[in-house]
Amino acid sequence: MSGSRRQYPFHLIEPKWQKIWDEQQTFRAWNPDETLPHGHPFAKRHALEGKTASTAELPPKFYILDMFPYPSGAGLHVGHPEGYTATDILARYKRALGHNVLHPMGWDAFGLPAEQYAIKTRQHPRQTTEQNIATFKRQIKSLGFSYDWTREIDTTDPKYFKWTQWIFLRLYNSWFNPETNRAEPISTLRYPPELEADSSSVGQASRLSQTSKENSKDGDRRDACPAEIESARRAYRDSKRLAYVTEAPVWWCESLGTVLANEEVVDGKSEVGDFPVVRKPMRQWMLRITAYAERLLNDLDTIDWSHSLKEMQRNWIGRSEGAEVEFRIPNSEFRIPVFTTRPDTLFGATYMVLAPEHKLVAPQAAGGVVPMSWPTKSGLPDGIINTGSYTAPTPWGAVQQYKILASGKSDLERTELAKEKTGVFTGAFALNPANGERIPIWIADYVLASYGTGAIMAVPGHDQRDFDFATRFGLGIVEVVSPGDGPGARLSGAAAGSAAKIAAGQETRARLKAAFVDEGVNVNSSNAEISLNALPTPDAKKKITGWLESKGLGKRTINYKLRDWLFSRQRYWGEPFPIVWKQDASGNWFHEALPESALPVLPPPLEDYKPTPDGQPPLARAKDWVNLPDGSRRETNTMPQWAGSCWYYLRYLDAKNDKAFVNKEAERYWMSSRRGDEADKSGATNPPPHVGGYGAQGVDLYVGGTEHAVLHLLYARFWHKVLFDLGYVSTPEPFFKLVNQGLILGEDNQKMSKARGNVVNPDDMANEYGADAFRLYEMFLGPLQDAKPWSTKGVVGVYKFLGRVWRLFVDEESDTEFEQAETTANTQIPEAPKLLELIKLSPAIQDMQPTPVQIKTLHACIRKVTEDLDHLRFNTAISALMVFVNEAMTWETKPSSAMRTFLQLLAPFAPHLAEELWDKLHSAFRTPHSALSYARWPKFDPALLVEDTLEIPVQVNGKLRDVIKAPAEVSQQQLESTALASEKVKQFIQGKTVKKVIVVPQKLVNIVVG
RNA sequence: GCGCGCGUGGCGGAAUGGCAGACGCGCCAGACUUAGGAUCUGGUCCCGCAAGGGUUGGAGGUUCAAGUCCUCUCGCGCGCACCA
Repeated sequence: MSGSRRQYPFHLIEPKWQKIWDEQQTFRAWNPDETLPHGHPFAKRHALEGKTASTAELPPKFYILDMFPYPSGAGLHVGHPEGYTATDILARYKRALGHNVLHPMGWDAFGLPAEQYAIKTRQHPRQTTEQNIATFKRQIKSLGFSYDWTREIDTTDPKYFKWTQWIFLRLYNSWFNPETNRAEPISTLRYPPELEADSSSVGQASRLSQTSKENSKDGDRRDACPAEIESARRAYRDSKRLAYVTEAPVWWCESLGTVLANEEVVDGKSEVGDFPVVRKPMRQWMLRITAYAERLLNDLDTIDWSHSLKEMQRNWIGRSEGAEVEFRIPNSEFRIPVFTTRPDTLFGATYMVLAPEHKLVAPQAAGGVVPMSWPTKSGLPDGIINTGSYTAPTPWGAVQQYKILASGKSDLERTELAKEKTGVFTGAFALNPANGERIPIWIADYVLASYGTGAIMAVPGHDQRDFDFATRFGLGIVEVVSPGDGPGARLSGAAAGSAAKIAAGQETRARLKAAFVDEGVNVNSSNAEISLNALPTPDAKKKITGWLESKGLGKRTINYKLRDWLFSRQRYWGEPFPIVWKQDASGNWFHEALPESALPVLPPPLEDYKPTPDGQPPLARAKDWVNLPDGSRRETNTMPQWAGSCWYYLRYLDAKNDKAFVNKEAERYWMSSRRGDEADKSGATNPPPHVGGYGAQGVDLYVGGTEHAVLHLLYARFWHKVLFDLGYVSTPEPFFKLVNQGLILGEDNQKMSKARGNVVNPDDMANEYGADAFRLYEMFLGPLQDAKPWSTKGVVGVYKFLGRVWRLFVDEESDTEFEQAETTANTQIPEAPKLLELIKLSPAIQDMQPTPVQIKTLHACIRKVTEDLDHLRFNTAISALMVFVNEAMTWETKPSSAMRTFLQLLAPFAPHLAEELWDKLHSAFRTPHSALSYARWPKFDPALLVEDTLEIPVQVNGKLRDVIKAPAEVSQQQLESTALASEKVKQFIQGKTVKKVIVVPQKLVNIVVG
């Protein structure tokens, strides 16, 4: 403790009340059909003592949720308590309004740091995880948050992840039916005719397909099926599941002998050790989130999230409308589909580009498009001057070189750093479906394998990337869209006929620095069947797409940036998959779900948490665990950290249920809306809050950082929709209202970091100024959503405010006695409550009628605090409390009723101090009192706030000249004449004509003179 | 490059289109004190002795009236980034 004197004995008050809240389970939330004990303040408040309340009998719910933390070894930083304080204030406010408030906390405890620590120390990650949770819990509890700790969850607890695995099985056993646009059990899946078969169909499946509908309902009859068909059916079924297996490229680091996550790879090197990494295809589990792209996008319109957050999700989903167009290869059956948003520019496609990883980028002999030898000069189409640098004697040689180059680049290098485009000619050609021209096929890493079809038609005249590429490699550029200042305005003499166009294109290249990418009017776009010329871009798109469709060469398509979710990790400290692998008769491995009775699947104990030298995940080291007696093998991947956080908000509803992931009734009570409920009919008469809760769906308010704007929040919405489709939850969206708290920066306005040395430790703050002051300051700093710098001096400001509150209530003499007693008595905590009893209530507080001025001051404060809380404006609510205290300090005698109400307003912000003073106030007057946490929120009376004399500003030509006093009920005419009569005003209107007088009733007078 | 958000005293920040700067920090002066990094009182946007004038990044516009609405511009922050 530094030299400064303590403003008030928070060091005794805070632990005292935390203990009481703990012992009484004050903040326990009650599920439908739970029996409410006698004496619990919630039961008392709602007259439910000893009763078993049904959903209908319980007061309306309010579910207010924090993003649960990853309990790192570093402990809490000041960013955590920002959101937690905001939600705690609202939780307390909503309780006072009469809601049944669910406000839980838990631990997102699977994850990499614990595992890395385990690798270093050979200590089980469970140990570090438990230590870290203990630290976090102690710190969070010391701040006096009103969590219902009976619902605490830990994602690494087998009792929890049993249900994470269970939900995975729901995903595994479902498919997305495009006809119904929702997930359905895999048993509803229809097989293609050739796979619809029954036991009599040996070898003749297709002939019997007509009768199969009656005979075969689903895959359950497989034992009757011939092995071959069954395995084909299985393959089909497996390809439709929401959880499926595929080969996907991952970062492999040879030197570390492990797979790395994207964020562990920096500039093509491993973040740890700076070793090279390569993309390597590995067998991976995926979740079919793309099936939900449209719903995830559309349903954003139904939830109350910030504009910017919705925008981030929209960008991530990346919907774009366009067409898929097929390009044929001459003398070959191959058709290469491309996705384009500008089908109207098809006539201007002068070459094609495939991603280096594209399937058809293989030698012709191996089923690809790359020919054995380079085309002869005479084999090249007209106008191609340059086919790029031949870096190898054969096309495949060149392509291979380039593929290796590209695979070694990190995403960063492939995008940001690669200013100059690279690529090689494959020696192959395709036919432009619009004009039948032979166009060269290139590969280049500016085309991404993961977007669209992994191939593009290049229109250098109207796409900047294609333009850059064409310019570099001397490829043809043709104008097919004119800016609209007349067709062909940009190109002189561009005419039909390829030679002329290409000649014109070369001219263009010389003259233009950039492609024309905007919409315009088509030119040079016609063939024998169709002409787009003179059509504006939108019409041209429609016309060409229709034509392509009629010719079977393409169709209208919607494409998404969103990819399926790579769901497996080669890690130890995560949920094992409830999956085993088996071999069929012909020795092929297939996967199968474990039965629900096998859950939870626990990770095996290990000595070494590293992957195996041959790249198997760490779980593969546990041979006894992997190999089951029947010859099947367990899946050795684990789930990513996101898995546990995808549904934790549902587990809180019924955290201890070992029969189901959540009880249906509890789910319905806490997640559904009950329209029009007003928690406390006799409570606030104020306008309906914007803070959810009224007709809201799902969690009423969810507060957390923007760092989870896409991943967690998208994944959780996805899981929730699957559970909704399958009938396990009752709302389509999990989080109705979501608020991102802004970052708290260091005192130097920089992001807090150990390296900068500007980290503020919440423990230090709480020790020096108390939890209440710390909480108050976190909120007083500025609007919740804004980024704002920390200032320890600022903490002192609110700390002093709490000291003033203290002195407002207590008798100074007794306070001094207490301090002396405290220093002489060897203060050990058991004596603390007794010591606190030495402090008496201030004699200035009396049982008396408040004066009109006092009432007005109080009601102004009630109104401001209430309205600000409804809009999450904590900083201004606190300033309203300060205004009241500054005012009340000047009162010689203080009416106890007003002081009591003030404590209720203070309670959500500084609950410990408020409880202590509430207690003192009531015992001094020997009034019976209920727990402050459940005391009814005060109402303000608007009638009391009406001023009887108004101060009306008077402006002349918009400039303030005087302020006049007028009775509240003054008429507009009176106001006008009083204003005109003002001496000050007269000076400014003298010698001028009054043109107009604006009178805003109760507000202002503006005199316009000329 | 694209998208989103934000620019107000020395600082954090207040202001349903209606008195710009609430509240707090800091600073200045005073009171009580052996003392103050405690407490209390007063002051504190800029220019000016004053009357008055100026002021919400900058320039225009709408309006009786603009920090607030519109257009352009500059600066800062965040997100996405070769997405065809």
